[in-house]
Amino acid sequence: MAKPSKENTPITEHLAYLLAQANREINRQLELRLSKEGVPVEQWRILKVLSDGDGHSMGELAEAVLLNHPTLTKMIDRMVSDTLVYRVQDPNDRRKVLMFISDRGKVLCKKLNSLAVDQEEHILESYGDKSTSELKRLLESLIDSSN
Amino acid sequence: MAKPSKENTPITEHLAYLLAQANREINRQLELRLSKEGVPVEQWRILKVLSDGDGHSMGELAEAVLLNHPTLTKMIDRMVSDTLVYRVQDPNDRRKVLMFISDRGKVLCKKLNSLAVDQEEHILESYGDKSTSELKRLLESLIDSSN
DNA sequence: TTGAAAATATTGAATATTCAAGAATTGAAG
DNA sequence: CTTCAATTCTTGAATATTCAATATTTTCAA
Repeated sequence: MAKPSKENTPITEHLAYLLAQANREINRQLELRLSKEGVPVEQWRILKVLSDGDGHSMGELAEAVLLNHPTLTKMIDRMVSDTLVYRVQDPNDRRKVLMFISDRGKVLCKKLNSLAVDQEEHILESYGDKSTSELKRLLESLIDSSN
Repeated sequence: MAKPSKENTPITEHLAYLLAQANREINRQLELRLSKEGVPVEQWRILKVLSDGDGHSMGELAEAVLLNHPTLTKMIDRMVSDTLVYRVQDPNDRRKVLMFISDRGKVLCKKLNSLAVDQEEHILESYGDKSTSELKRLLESLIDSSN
C-alpha cells in the first residue's frame, strides 16, 4: 500500500488558504460598510486602538493594527492631515512618538464602531452564535500557539 | 440596567481582526518556507491550481488564487518569463486565455508542495490535530455562509 | 564619561497593487 | 445581418507598500 501523501492536497484544503479566503471575504464586507464613511479598515483599527485615550507609540500601534512600520507612518500622516489623530513626542523617551486620538477622531470612531457591529451581527445571523464563538476561540488559540 | 453595547469591544475580539491576525501569522510562516525557493505564496497557489494539467482562464485563476485581475496578469507575465507557465488562446472563446503549467513549473511545484506540507505538519504538532481539523471545518462553513 | 551598539521613527527609491480605460471577441436583440 | 451591450483580458497612470538607508535618542559597557 502506497504511503499516504499530502503533497497533492488541493489548495482549498490548506489551512493557509482557508484563512486567506475567509479573511478576504470578511474584510471585503467590512470594507464595504466602512466605505460609507470613506475610511479604510486599517484606519478604523488605528482609531479603535487609540480610543482608550492613552498615548501609543508607533511601534506599539504598528504591531496592534498589523501594519509594518513605514506603511503606518504614511497612513498616520494622512490621518493627521484629516485631524483624526495627532503626534506628541514621548517626554520619557524622545525617540518615541505618542499617538493620540482627536475629538473628531472619537466622533468618527463611534460611527465606524456601529457599522462594524452591524457586520458582526450580520455574521451572527447567517453563521450562527455557536459557530462564531467557537471559531473565535480556535483562532485565538492558533495565534497563541504561533508565538 | 444599561443596554449591553458591543460598540466598545476591543479590536482583538472582532472576528475580522482575529482572522486578519491568524492569516498574517500563518502566511508569514509559509512565506518563510517558500522563500527557500524564492517564490511568493501567490505563485505557489497559481502553480498548484494549474498542476491539474488543464487550461484555466485568467478569470478562473484570479478567483481561485485570491488576486484581482490586473495583479494576476502582471504576476503571470513574470512567471511566463521564468517559463513556469504559458499562455494559450482558448480556441472556443478567443477572448479567453488559457494558462498551463510547464514542466519546469511542475518540478518547482513539487518542491514547494513539500515545503508547504512541512508547515502544515508543524502546525499540527504545535496546535493539535483536533483543533486544526475543527478550525478548517468552521472556516469552510464561514466561507460558505458568506456567499 | 565616552563611545559603540541598540531602539525608534521617518524618508526616498524601488516595487507592487489598484483603478479606470481600452482592445478584442462574443452574444443577442431588433 | 447588423449593431449594441456584455465578457474577457491587458495596459498605463495613480496610489500604496516595502526595503534599505538615515537621523535621533537611549543604553550600556569599558
